[in-house]
Amino acid sequence: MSPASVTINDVARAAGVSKSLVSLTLNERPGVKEETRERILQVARELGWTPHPGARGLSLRRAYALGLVLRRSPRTIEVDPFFASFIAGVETVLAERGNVLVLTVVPDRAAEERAYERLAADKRVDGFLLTDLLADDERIPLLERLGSFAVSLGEPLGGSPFPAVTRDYDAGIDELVQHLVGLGHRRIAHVSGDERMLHGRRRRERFETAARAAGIDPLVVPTDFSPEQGAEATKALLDREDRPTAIVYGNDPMAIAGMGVAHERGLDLPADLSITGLDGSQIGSFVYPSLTTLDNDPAGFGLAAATALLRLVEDGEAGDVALPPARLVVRASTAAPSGR
Amino acid sequence: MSPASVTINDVARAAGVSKSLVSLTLNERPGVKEETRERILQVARELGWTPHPGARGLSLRRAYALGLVLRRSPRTIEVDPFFASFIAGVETVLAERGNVLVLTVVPDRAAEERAYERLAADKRVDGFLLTDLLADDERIPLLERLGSFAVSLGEPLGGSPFPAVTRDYDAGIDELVQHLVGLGHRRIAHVSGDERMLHGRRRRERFETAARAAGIDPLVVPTDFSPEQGAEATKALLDREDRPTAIVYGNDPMAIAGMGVAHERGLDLPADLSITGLDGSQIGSFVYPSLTTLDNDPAGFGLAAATALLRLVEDGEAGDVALPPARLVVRASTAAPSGR
DNA sequence: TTGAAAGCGGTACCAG
DNA sequence: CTGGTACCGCTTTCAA
Repeated sequence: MSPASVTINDVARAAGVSKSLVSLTLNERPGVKEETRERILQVARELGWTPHPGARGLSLRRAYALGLVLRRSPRTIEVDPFFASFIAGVETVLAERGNVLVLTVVPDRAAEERAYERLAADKRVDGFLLTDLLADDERIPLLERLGSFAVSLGEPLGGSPFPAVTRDYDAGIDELVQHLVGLGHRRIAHVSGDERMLHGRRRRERFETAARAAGIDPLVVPTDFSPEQGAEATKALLDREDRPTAIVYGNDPMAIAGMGVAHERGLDLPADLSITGLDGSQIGSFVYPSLTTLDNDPAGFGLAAATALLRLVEDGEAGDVALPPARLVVRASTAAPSGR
Repeated sequence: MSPASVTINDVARAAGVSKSLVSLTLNERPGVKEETRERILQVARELGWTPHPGARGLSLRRAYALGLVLRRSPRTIEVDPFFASFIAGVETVLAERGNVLVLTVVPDRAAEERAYERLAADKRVDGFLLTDLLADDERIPLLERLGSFAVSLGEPLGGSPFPAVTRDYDAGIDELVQHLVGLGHRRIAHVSGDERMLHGRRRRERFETAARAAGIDPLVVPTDFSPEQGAEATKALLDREDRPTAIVYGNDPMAIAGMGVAHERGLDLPADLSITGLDGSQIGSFVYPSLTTLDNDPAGFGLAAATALLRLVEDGEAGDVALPPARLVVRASTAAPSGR
């Protein structure tokens, strides 16, 4: 078994030509007589030959691989519904271009830095997909220094030489706040995510803006995006004199944890408390009451990011991509506040 | 920038030796004079040289990479809390051995097969991590045919030439059923997972055994592990005359969806209905009531599986590994049944 | 239009 | 111990 894998030489020999011609043919380069070309293709097919990306990469200085480094503390590691779909989206474009995804999950910043350095030094990947962008992300200068290519999800505040894939959440947040206000809410709180994370901060800012625009004084409790802190924040909010009648959570896992706290206190949801998430996870439609949130498109992000990165790597073309804006998804967790 | 990466030749030249010696030194092979060895090491350090795994692999016919192919239908793609931790566990062993993880997420069986074939044909990886094992998994013969190495999570029924990493859930399920029986439950249902999946079937069987041992007639509703079907199954169960007082769900996302249904019907949890999961996810402790379940150790699985696979690839040594058995985690979602 | 040969960055074998 | 050389599988001049 395991036929000692056929190489370009086998094909050349079987077709009675030099390997140069096989190479030229394979790469759809001109200068090969049509007849010869077809014979080579034919033989290659018969032999089931497919070029070895490793060997190819050695000549061309390419890895035919893209890198994704995920930093996840043990406490938030399993709560993120974004990545499976994101990676599936990445995969659709990589697969058809003979590329592959190298995934690394690290627990902390030190390990993260080492991961990027090693992957770059070993030329394991041709570029990086940058997710979970921080407001002033150190990975940008790091990757610049390493001479790597990259594409970021979101636009770093500090500026960046790399293309960004962006998606507007502002309009969605406006819609969300207006939805709550329209229902009659006046005391609306926001359990925000990690301030250092770009989307966490951005959403918090926009929430505040939208609230003020509606004549409401925004109440914000910062967290690290973990359900633990989401639950804590909820308790703190519900303990207040002027407890909010609606809470907007920075992500769905926190919203679910917040629901748990509310239920535990015997609140009737959504009458006593309206709750929303901000990133449209699947599980959100199965909790009770089902979660009002913004929609999200992880696969779209993956597809766009991988496409942009490959373009950058292969053609040197940078260029931002804007995804369709987030929209409000109204489900059952929001309603007019009961008299209280 | 991006110093045209230093190679073994640069090191050899700078150290005034041939590259053979550099190679021998690097690989800790004997036959290099201590003095020379140190000089080479010193120079390598100064130049920041690190061997190129690609080039190395070309000689040694190794990819220094392990493959993980995940099949996820769009409907269950984001609900699995297992993988982030699993991959983190894998990473801990790969990182320190200069290996890397190639991850592919595919939507269906055809794409899955293609993924394995391509990864193997292109020699992108040295072996595969097999998760989500089916009772009679076609990937086993496929990978045998491809002449690949692999390690499976769980033991395929059809037999397998590959090492398996196993974990006993039987005792935990017994414990769980006894826990419910001890609380006074007599009508206990199991919303089981995909019958074709090994752990789904195995758990269902053990549930039945344990129930019968307790003198209870087991009631089982099969699903595909998705929260949708978990919710459906719950509705069906709650509609019955002899509705169960406790439901054991095949995984935590379904349990959460089940809770949603129960809440929606105005049931008081856990008094009116006890609910349990079976795979100890983090989010389970933040729903209300917090979820009684079995513990799980995805990172332990990752570590063990990667270790076993590397042993197989590098030393040709196969050998099963047994992880510590699953234990019951009692939280707030189980209690004595109310009179009804 | 084609083939020979050098090179990508390593490893391994063989003389010396 | 050490250096020279062939080779891993593929791409790319350069002559013919």
